[in-house]
Amino acid sequence: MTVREQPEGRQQATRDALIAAAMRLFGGQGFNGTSIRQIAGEAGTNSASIAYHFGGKDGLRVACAQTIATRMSAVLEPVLTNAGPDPDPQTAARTLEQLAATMAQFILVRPEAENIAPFMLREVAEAGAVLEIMLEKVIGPMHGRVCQLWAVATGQPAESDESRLTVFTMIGQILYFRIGREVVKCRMGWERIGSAEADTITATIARNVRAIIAAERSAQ
Amino acid sequence: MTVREQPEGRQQATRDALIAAAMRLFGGQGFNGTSIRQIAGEAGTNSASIAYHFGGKDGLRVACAQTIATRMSAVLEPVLTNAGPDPDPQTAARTLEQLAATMAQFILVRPEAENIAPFMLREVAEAGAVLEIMLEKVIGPMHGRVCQLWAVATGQPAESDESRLTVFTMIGQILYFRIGREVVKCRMGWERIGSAEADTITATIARNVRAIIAAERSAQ
DNA sequence: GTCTATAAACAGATAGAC
DNA sequence: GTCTATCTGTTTATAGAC
Repeated sequence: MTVREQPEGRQQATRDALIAAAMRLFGGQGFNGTSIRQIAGEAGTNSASIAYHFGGKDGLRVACAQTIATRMSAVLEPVLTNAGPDPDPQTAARTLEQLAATMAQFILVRPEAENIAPFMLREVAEAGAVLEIMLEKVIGPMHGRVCQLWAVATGQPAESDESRLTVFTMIGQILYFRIGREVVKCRMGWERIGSAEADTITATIARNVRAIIAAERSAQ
Repeated sequence: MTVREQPEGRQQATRDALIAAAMRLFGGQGFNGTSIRQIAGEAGTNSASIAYHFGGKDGLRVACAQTIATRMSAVLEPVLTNAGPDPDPQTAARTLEQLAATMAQFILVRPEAENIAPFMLREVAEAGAVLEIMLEKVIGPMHGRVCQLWAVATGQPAESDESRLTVFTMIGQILYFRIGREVVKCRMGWERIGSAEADTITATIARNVRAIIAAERSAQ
């Protein structure tokens, strides 16, 4: 004898289903390559509900970005806080390696990243509303804190252009294996990039990070 | 009293104009985000000419890929042949640095790369007909030869998984500055990535390449 | 809130004039 | 070869029933 089944639970469930379906489809086919009918169909609702819940297709895009921003922070934050507030050079170096490994494993094998990674990469490549959200909520704060770690690990001055750029090269090394996944699979003769392949990649990146830190340190 | 103005020159000129416009628009807005009317408009012709010359929108996409494949080979080939047929470790290492610098400069500052870079990145990210063209004509042969250089420079066995993966990390370091250009500009406080900024980036990448090679060498 | 039905604009492809 | 005009299907957004 319940008056209503799920007074506001249903509303939230529809919203969540739409965001999940949109993230999957935007990631796989791009924003312009995906119709709101397709999204609504996969979410088990009607196309008009997108306008109702998010104001339109663009609103749904922004909602996807905010969801992703929250999830990415949740993955990376713990690794950063692990390092403690004022780490010594060795701890900083080890944290950087861990961070690279966590990021690589997340992007390459975690099933939830299967569609959010391409969505992110598409959106970050072009300057739009989503980029601003990502810069403010995830990329900006993360990059800043990683740079601090980098400076401690190498003994460079904090906030130097050099350490900032080097941190970007570290990120680039990781992301390429997702962006160029098809190329990598082809050239490596891999059927897929699973856990074993991701471990091999992670080891290579960790070795590079160690080499770059060691070279910077000895240059001081 | 010429019978025809430019018997086959006009036809070729229309084709070229369509490819140039398509590359610019596909790069900027994506394939699905660009209409054939828009392409034809920018090329100074009509929308029907795309079906006539390329069989349809997809044919134009493939034609763009082939044009880009030729241009990229033209940029990278000279650097590779400079190294000679059987280089010593030092020459190989120097060639790798040059190659990275050439690639970075091309991607970051050459105006012709302004639109072909995003086009390439979009297409390489998804497995389609364009990826196959790129793999066969550019990426495959290039990556193979760079891996050989890498093996010589580090003293590793040629065609090892390790050297192949490390070469990918080198490429990733370069590409990120194009993919994440907006992020880089924001975090570095740069108005744009011009010649001076590209030089700073190139120097950072070259330093990393040297560090990784040195570490691999001493590990032997 | 959720849905159906529809409006208004736009897509790519093509027929036929010149 | 180049163009205009049009065909057919699809897009997003929205009005209105329930």
